[in-house]
Formats: sequence, C-alpha cells, structure tokens
Amino acid sequence: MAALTIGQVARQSGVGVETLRFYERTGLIEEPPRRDSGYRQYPVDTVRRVRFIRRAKALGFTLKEISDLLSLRVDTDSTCADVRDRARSKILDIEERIRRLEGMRDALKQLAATCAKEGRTSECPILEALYRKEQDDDEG
Amino acid sequence: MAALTIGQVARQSGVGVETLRFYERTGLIEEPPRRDSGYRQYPVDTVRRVRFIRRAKALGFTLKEISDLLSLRVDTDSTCADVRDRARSKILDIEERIRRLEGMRDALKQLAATCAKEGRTSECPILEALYRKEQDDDEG
DNA sequence: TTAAACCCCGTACCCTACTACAGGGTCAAG
DNA sequence: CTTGACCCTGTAGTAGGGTACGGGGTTTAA
Repeated sequence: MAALTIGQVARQSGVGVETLRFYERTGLIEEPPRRDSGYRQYPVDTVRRVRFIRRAKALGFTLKEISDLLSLRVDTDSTCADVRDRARSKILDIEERIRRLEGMRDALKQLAATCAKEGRTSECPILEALYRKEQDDDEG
Repeated sequence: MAALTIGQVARQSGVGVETLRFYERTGLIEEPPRRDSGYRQYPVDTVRRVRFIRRAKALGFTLKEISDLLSLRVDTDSTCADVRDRARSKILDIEERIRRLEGMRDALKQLAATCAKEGRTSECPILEALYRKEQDDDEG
C-alpha cells in the first residue's frame, strides 16, 4: 500500500506540514513509521482523518473533543456499552448545536424578509428575531 | 429604565466582569454610559447581547463573525439590499454547518447501532461511518 | 553530481480570547 | 464612619491552536 510523505498528506488534507507535526505531538494522529532517513511514512488513511479534524474544528469542536470522537471504538479499555453511551451523549450534544444553528438561521431568514418589506431594521434585528418568542432557556 | 452594573450583567449573562471589559475594548459591545464615579451603567439589553455572543461562540463562531452577525442592520452605511445579501450569505454558511453536523450525527448513530450488533468495531468507526458513501467533496 | 525541493528537530513566536493581578476609588449596610 | 463587596484603569500572563525560523540531512530529476 502506497505511503505518503508529510508534505503529500498536508496538501491532500488542506493543512500545513507543521500542523501535522503538531497533531502528532498532541496525540491527535498516530506517530507514523519512518524510513531509514527518518522521513515519516503515512498510511493513506491519515488524509481522511486529518480532513475530519479540519472540518470538525470548523464546526467549533476543540481538538480534545475531536480526539474523543475519533477514539470512539471498542478496544481493550472500552466496552461496547461504554462506546454506545458515549456516542449517544455526543449525538445529543450535536443535536443541541443543530437546534441552535437552526434558530440562528431562522432569525436571519426573518431578518432578510423583514428587511425586504420594511427597508429599515431595528437596533439589532438578529437579536430581535431570535428572542421575539422569548425562548429564554438558560444553559451553563 | 433600570440600568445594570457590570457585575450584574456578568452574572445574568454568564460571563466574567473582565470579559465584558474585554468585549468593550474589542468593540463587540458598546461603551455604556457612566455614572459620575466612572461606574458603567448598562442597559438591560446588554444581557441579551452577551448571551448571544456566548452561544454563538459555543457554536464555533469567532468574535469577528459574531460581530458581523450583530451588525446586520440597515443604517447610514449599509442599504437594505446589502443587509439582505449578507444575511443570505450567513444563512448559506449556517446551513452548511448544519449539514455537516447532521452528517456527524448520522455517523454516530450508525456507530452506536453497529456496535450494538457486532460488539466490536473497526479501527476508527466514526470515519468509516462518515465516509462509507465516499462523499468526498473538497471544500477549501 | 549538483541544485531544487523535501524532510528532520528544536525552539521561539503569533493570534484569539480571555483571566489575573496591582493599586486604588465607590457604595451600602450596620 | 468603617468594612466588605464592588468598581476603575492599567498591564501582564495563560491556554489553545497553530506558524515560523535556524541549522542541517535527503531525494530526485536534470
């Protein structure tokens, strides 16, 4: 199976070479095998992993959270039931994020519509739109 | 209308006093009027604004992006059409995030289900689940 | 066989978004 | 009229997540 150099992985996954070394230091990607020269030899799979990291980061997950997500597997340390529970808790977390984003989207839609009609908007229309229904849940 | 001290705003919106001063320095919240003593006097509205900032941050928006969202209004510098366009572009952005989160959620659901059946999972099942359909779109 | 393009390690630096003093004034309760 | 909680303005430090050298070895294609 073809192995990739760090530069190839970097280009294919859209991050810098330094970032890959940084991810390795912090344990987010495994230390790859080396050639005799010391050059890293990445399995092609690494590209997929790094792309996932990049996307998850763009969605607001921290590297710690991403690491948790990527380590969801049944192994010597975690049972099937444990993995299932952790996955479910992540699902709830993600669904909460989706709901909040939908709230923002709807507020923006309302703003765009209102603006089209009235041609003038309030002091901070997105807050108006978001809170019009007084949905004041208080989360931590 | 009742005005709030910085400490009251902080407690009611779930951030620290220092954070409010920081947001003021960076222009994310307006400089409030002061008493003769120099104490800040916040309008009650500020609480709503700061809560929004906190939530948007948790969703992965940067302070810069949040500032853009909050400044979506028709004023001397921006026309209605301009606001509408910016709102629509934010909507597309948010919908993209929602789609990606739904993808992650579905992958996690599949993982939880697979795990229940097979009791043992692959090296990185969430990546397996996410990429099973080889949906390799390449975004910047 | 050499020159461009890569790779190695280590350390230092950068940006964002806070967070924590220090040193000093203010306010409300008792 | 004092005491403790609160506020003020600096300025400095921190954590997370990279990014940029410096100094040097390796590959590869001409």
